[in-house]
Amino acid sequence: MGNTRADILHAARGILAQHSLAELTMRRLAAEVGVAPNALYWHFADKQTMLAALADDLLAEVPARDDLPWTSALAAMAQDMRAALLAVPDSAEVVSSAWASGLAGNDLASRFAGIAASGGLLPSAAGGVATALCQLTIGLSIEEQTRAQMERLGVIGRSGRDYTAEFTAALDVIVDGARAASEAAR
Amino acid sequence: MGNTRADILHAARGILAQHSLAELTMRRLAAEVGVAPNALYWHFADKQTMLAALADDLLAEVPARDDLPWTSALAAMAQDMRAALLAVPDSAEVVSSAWASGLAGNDLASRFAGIAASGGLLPSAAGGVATALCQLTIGLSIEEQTRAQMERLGVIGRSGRDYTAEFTAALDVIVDGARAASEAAR
DNA sequence: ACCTGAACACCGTTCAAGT
DNA sequence: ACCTGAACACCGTTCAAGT
Repeated sequence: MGNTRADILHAARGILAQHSLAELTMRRLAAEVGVAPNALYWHFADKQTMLAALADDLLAEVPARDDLPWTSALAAMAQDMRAALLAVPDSAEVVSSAWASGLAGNDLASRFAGIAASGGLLPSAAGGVATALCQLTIGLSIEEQTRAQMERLGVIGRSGRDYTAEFTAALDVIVDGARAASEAAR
Repeated sequence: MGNTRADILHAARGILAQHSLAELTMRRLAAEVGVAPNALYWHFADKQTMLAALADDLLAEVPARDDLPWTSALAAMAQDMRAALLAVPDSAEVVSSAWASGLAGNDLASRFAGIAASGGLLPSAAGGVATALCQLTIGLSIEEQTRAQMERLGVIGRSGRDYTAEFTAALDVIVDGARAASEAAR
């Protein structure tokens, strides 16, 4: 009784941390909070809306990088975003769905775009940088976390992929592209 | 009776085309094929495996671009991949899950990497280009198709986003980055 | 080789009602 | 404002059995 939205989101994060997205059902979440399943619908319109709020929550911690030169700031913020996702199992999948549904705000993309614009990029190019960085980060994190989940369940063996190396290589390409666009716009 | 794997995948594609991923249930798929739900489990181990086969199917049509200069070939193949995804509603989501599960082969990433390598990139940089292109293309397509699905259901209005422009801008950044990496390696 | 009948253990969500 | 009881209309999957 007397639960708040934040309590529910905290419990949801806990289920991801200790189990998986597959186990994050409304019924289980309700049990964790100590409430009947339908009680959740007083706080959230539906599951999708709850997941969107969780997605906003998960990415709220990505810090600003205003101290760094703009290309370094782009790279650092992408690394921070990835770290925030990897800290909570299956969170990348949650964020992807939330962004796709349009129910979560995408603060992060505009922050990337702002940094790129500060490097002298035209708005469309700055937007392109932001899009490429966001999609790379969530997409690769989804692959990594899904794989980790399957390994955790013992349904499959180690992948042999080095996700960090793959991420860094792709990140470098995008940052190089941003630098090239900056020089072209000058 | 006497259904083949291909018949089932064809029916699955039809459900995506005429309805959505949400309606692509094993029960509905079975009904479409004219069979009891559990009959599908003779052909596929589980739903995930079936979706992985569907994902391979959906991307099998992306043509080669060996005739073009390498940077143009990268861009053209990314555009072709996007076109293949956009041709079937919700297919990007299917491909994303399938790649994440590791049950689908990812031919496309190696083809991108091969083209990049032909431009003189080191293996790690070529892999980075492939990763960035694949994640951009599926990630943005997921957003576009999910949005389209919600509009189709009338649950939400037009987005005002120009996904093609966003895609092109991000694609340009990545290709510029690939070119820069090529010059650096020379 | 390919399918059915029947069942198990779940889902998200709604509605009326309670305090 | 916040929650419960009971129900509805579904899911994916398994098992034994049929032809």
